[in-house]
Amino acid sequence: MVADPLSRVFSALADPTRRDIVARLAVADATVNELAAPYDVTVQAVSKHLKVLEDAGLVSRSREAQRRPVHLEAEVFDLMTKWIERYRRQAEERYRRLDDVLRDMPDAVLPQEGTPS
Amino acid sequence: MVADPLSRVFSALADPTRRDIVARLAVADATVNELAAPYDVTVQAVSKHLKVLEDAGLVSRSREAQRRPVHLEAEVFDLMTKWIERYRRQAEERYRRLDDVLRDMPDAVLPQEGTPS
DNA sequence: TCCTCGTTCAACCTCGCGGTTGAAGAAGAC
DNA sequence: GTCTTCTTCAACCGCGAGGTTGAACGAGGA
Repeated sequence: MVADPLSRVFSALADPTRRDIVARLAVADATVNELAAPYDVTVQAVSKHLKVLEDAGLVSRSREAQRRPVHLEAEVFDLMTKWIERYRRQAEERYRRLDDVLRDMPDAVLPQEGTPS
Repeated sequence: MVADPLSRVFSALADPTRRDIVARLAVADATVNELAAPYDVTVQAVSKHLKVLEDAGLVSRSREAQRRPVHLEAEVFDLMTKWIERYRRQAEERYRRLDDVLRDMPDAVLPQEGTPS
């Protein structure tokens, strides 16, 4: 994947299995085998999912004997929340201004009660 | 797409062009032609992007003569932020508890200053 | 040393995504 | 009515994502 960081994070979390992995890693670190156990896919498939999460910066893998404990890196969430909040605020600001406009010219725009249509 | 709502929203925002469309719609509603103008892809491709955003619940399209003004629906953002905040809090809670553990047994775990390695 | 366990690499397959072109609908404008 | 504009539908293409199997690698344990 040669996409921008934001696309990588959104794309990584667009898969339900990967979101579930993130949810479980929020509770405790785990190895690939442990993570793969609940799903009916091969360990290799889960390893690929973890690579996607790692490329997105959502998890990190250390080394501990043969095991590679997977650890959740929650800081990257900020990237998304910042993006989301920015445009949500902007959209809400629009509504607020629209309300102002409607309040300033109620006769022209707002349907008046009792006005025959 | 027959995916769950959360996957649809994350997936919809995983594309930079679609994120840009959302950013522009946060400023003002726009028609398909207006939205397509800045990009060097066909109008049909942009129409497909809008369908993805619509299926995710991020935009709605009304009818106004031949035009179909596109409107941003910011409420769906909540789906994502709720999911993100939940696991971010959980992860931060883990760090907090880990700090407590380390504070309770500093000799066993924490590297002591001046301790020969 | 050899064996076993946990993990990843390599090759392959299928399917859906983002793009194209071309045609069809929908709703004014003439 | 016909024409024009805006938009979407249909068919197609290339490519990458998610899955598989099989083999290789890395690091203890016997």
